[in-house]
Parts: sequence; C-alpha cells; structure tokens
Amino acid sequence: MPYTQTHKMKVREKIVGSAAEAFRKNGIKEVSVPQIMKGAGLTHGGFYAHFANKDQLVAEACRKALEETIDLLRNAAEHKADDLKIQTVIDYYLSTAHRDMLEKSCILPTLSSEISRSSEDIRETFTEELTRFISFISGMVGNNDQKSMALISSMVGALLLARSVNDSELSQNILDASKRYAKELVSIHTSS
Amino acid sequence: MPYTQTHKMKVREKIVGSAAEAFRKNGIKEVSVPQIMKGAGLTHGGFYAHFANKDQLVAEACRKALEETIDLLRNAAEHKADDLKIQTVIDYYLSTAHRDMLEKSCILPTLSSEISRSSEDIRETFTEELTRFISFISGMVGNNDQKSMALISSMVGALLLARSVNDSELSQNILDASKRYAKELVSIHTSS
DNA sequence: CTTTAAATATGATAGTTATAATTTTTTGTA
DNA sequence: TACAAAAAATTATAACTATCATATTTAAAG
Repeated sequence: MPYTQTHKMKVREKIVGSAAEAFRKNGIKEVSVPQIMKGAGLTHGGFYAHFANKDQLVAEACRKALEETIDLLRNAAEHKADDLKIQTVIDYYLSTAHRDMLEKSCILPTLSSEISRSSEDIRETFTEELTRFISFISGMVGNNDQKSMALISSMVGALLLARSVNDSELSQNILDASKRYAKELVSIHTSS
Repeated sequence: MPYTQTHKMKVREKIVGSAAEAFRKNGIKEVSVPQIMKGAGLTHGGFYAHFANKDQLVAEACRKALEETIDLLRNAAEHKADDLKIQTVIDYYLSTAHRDMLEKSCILPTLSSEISRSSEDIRETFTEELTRFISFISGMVGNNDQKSMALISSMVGALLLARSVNDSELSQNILDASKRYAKELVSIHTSS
C-alpha cells in the first residue's frame, strides 16, 4: 500500500484546518473548494477523495473550530482561582485581540447565521458542539445552564456587532459595555 | 416625459423591499441580482438603471430593514407604561414569532457577520443605523447607552444562536434564558 | 393618434462555482 | 529497481454570478 497509513489522515486534517481558518475569515459561501485546497497546498481536484461534498467539510471544520475555542478558553482559565475563571473567559472573549483575530477566533459570531441556513448535517454537528460549549461555560458559573446560555449569547452578540461597525470607538464601547454587564450577570444570585 | 414622475421611485422601493426580505431569509451573498429582480416582478437587466451596483442596493436594503425594525418595536411599546416599554421590546425580540419570521425580522443577527466583511459604504450605513437603534433602546433604559448596547448584544446573540441550533427545546431555552437575564440587566442600578 | 424618451426586457460576456472524469505523480513493497 | 495502488493534478462540465449592450415596450406630451 503506497503512502503511509497516516498520510491521508494528515492531509485531510490540513484541509479541515485550511477550511476552518478561511471560513472564519471570509464566511462559508464566500470560500470556494479550490481556495480551501490551495490553502492546504493542494489543487482542487483531489478534494472529493477526502470528502463527499463541501457540506461534510463545513461540518468538520465547525466541529474542529469550536473545539479549539473551548480548549483555548480552558487553557486561559486553567491556572486561575475558580471564581476568576469566568472573568478570564469574558475578558478574553470580548478583547480587541479576539475581535481582530478573525481566522483563529470563535465561529459563533461569524458563522452561526450561515449555519442556520445550512444542511441538517451541519446544524446537527453545530448543535452538538454548542451544547458542549454551553456545558463548559456552565461549569464556571455554578453549573447554571441558563446563566451560561445568557452569557454566551451576550458575548457572541457583542463580538458580532463590534466587528460590524465602522467606528472603532463604538466598537470598543460595545465590547466594554458587554464585558461590564456580563460580569454583573455572573454575580446575580439566582434560584435556578 | 413618459412614465409618471413617481413611477421609478416606486419600482426602486419595490426592489429594495424585495432585497431586504430575500437577504434576511437567505443571506446577502446567497441572493443574486436576478432573484431580487424577480422578487420585485422584474427581469434582471433593468437593475442597473436603478443602482450602480449590488453593494448600493445592499446598503439601502439594510437601512430600510433596520428602520422598519425600529418602527415595529416602537409601535409595540407605544401604548405601554414607560417602565414596561423595554420589557415589551425584550419579549418581542426574543419571541419564537420573531425567531421564526425570518424575512421580516431584525437584520442584526442575520446579516451582521456578512456586513462586517462588506464594503466601506455598506458598513458606514450599517453603523449609522445601528447607532440609531442603540439610541432608541437607550431611551427606554434611562438614556444609558452602555446598558442599551449590552442589551442589544444580548438579544442579538440569543436570536442568532436560537436560530442556528437543530433542537427546538435548546432553542427555546436560549431565548428564555436571555429574556430572563436581559430583564435582570435592565433592573441593575448603575453609576454610568 | 403619433412621437419620443424613459423604463424594462433580452441577450451576451467573462468570471466563478461544485463536482466529476481522467491523467499523472508518488511511494511503499516485492 | 520495477510494480501497483493510492493520491494528487489536470482538465472538463454545466450552472451560476454581476454587469453591460442592445432591443423592445410603455405611456406621457404634442
């Protein structure tokens, strides 16, 4: 059997990685299969030896990207005291660094609207990963899923809007306002 | 001069309206000029007698859609007591009706990510209208712009995520959680 | 009515897309 | 070193895109 056993897997991973970056930077529909393959150092023809179609790649790229984001946040919060973990996550998520680091950032603000219009397979994968994300945040706010969902929504919406506006002061204000209120939200006592 | 003076204006409005609906339902890139013109009852060729290019139409459609949303929310809150206006807005924005009424709904969750990657003209128009939106909400929360921005981010993110997931129970939970915390946020006393 | 300019439709162009078939290259094994 | 099978590249296709040039229709003004 020519080529090592792991070779195809590695190439496949490279394609998924190329796609995960390109999608975050430019959107799913805006990035073509040839562009993705070029980003992985290949030509477009070989694509269908790895994936049945573009949708399958989209689903995998979303999974990979969301898992990377969870890992990143987990690492950032790892060495903090328990009650500071969520603050760290909020500060990171709503930082200008995260706002401006498009191709490595969280897919939720960038790709969710396209995903909501995508195939069932993509939405299925996305839902699984978002559920994981909710649980991850929930673990930092006293296992309160409601609080976690509200917090995530808040951060996702803020990053989304902060990226859309043309005015850097307004953009910063949106981030700061949400940061402040997200932290208030964390400290609200709830019966749930 | 053949055709009435108002005729071209009316047709133009019709095109903008068709675009505003189609974009919200399917995204900007996903909707072609021929599709928009068909939606307005016309053929594609005449498009460039009305607009210099697609981007110009996108900017106008975004302006129109955001102004319609503000009007809608204003009307919904109009006859409520002052301290209930914002609750009404939150309840409407995070309702399943609004979630499911894609082509008539607020563009912020649906189009913001595409807009963040769009031309300067489009972002400029978007920023103007978002500023208006922030002021509108601010007027309902004691002219607190920070609170307004945090609230809008929260609602936008929640609607976005509620639409993306595959699981209607999770979708409802996201809406409910954000509704609850948005209301808590409104009642937080702030020094700003 | 007839004219005429504006509005709309038809048709064309050059580019891009996802996908598939075919050819070429690669590389572990015999 | 030669071979076989797998991987990747080239090429092809049919459908779509934004935009433009040209033709046709419309309806107001004479």
